[in-house]
Amino acid sequence: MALAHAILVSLLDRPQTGYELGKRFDQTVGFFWKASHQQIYQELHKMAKAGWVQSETVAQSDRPNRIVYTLTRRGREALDAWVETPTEPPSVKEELLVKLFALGDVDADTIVAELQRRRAYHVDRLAWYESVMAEHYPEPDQLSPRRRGRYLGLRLGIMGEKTTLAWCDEALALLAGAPSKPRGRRVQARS
Amino acid sequence: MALAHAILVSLLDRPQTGYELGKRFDQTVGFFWKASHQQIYQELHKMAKAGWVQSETVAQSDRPNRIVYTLTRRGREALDAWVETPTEPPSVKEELLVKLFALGDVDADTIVAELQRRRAYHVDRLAWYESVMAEHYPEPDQLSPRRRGRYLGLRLGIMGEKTTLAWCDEALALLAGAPSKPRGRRVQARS
DNA sequence: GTTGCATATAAAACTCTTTGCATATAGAGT
DNA sequence: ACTCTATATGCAAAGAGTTTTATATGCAAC
Repeated sequence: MALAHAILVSLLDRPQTGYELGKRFDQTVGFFWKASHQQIYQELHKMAKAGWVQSETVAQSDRPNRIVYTLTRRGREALDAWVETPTEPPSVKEELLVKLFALGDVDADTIVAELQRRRAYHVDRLAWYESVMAEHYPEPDQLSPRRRGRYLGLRLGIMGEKTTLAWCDEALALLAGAPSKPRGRRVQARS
Repeated sequence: MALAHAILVSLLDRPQTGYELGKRFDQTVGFFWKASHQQIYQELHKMAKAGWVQSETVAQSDRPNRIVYTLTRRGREALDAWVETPTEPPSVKEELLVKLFALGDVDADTIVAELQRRRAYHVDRLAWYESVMAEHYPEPDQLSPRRRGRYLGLRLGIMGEKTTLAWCDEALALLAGAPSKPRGRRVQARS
């Protein structure tokens, strides 16, 4: 009930093939909703069956035919209806923090290494978001409504990455020099 | 392959019943890994079958028997092994941002209302995290390793909520006074 | 009386990930 | 030359994970 909607949103811009959607997802809506190609193909079939999109095959000789999907009126209505339904805050799944939670009982060095990897990841993301911002939103005043929404998405991305980065540094600082092997209270593990 | 590990982590502290795990999840590990009671019961069965936990039934007359789960050596090993495996960054699912992405084609008022609701939610979360912080971590220096991990989790929670809150304000400010009905370029919807 | 808490189970429905299959071209590496 | 890899394009099915919904019992509180 949600990947479908992300696809609808992407199709607002223009008709696209599953492949294009997949590519484009990685750079636009996909900032906020990850999906693999397979997932998208699957979902498109369902959406076609539901009448939300209409497909048109474009023959190609050199490679598999393209199947271009277009938003239908029904799809458009489904999108509007979805926008009206309340959005739940995303449910959290932060594996790294679960590991951190086990600190004291598990090896700290590993976790520190993870934190470093994670930090690097966020540095990348941040750089990526900032380059998009510089390229596409150099003057964030007077944006059209359409561009306003996307700008705000990017803003959250940038703000979030900066925060997470700051947190990584704090965490690494706090864990530096800490005893690396778990010590103290042992677990009572039964055989 | 991950809720199970969150449960293992919780069981490190002490043996617990499914019910207790569910309650406790909401306040501890559950900050970073949401799970319902049903999910936990289910998972406990699997974990018992895999030998990661051992169950012991405590008879009760007034209400259903309690089934207390204890971490086994095998479970402990599984936990250690999991800590060693690299953690992927969480995959993003931010429905609200997908909606924002559609701004310009869909009704803006609805989205503004959502943003306000979301803002209130984050105010709550922040207050909750800060009260836990004040109560349990008034002096964040010289924490034991165990408490260090949990402190850091809380820190991220607080920092994240503050950031999101700031973003909500920014977004609301930007969208205030904007035209509320979609206008401009219409979608080419086919019948 | 109804609601809430304590405690557990089960099945359906849905979503997501993984794996594997197909096919053709272009480019890089050895 | 030969092989490997990447890109472009799609399909299908199995498994893993999650959410939703329903069922069951007894007490306490409102």
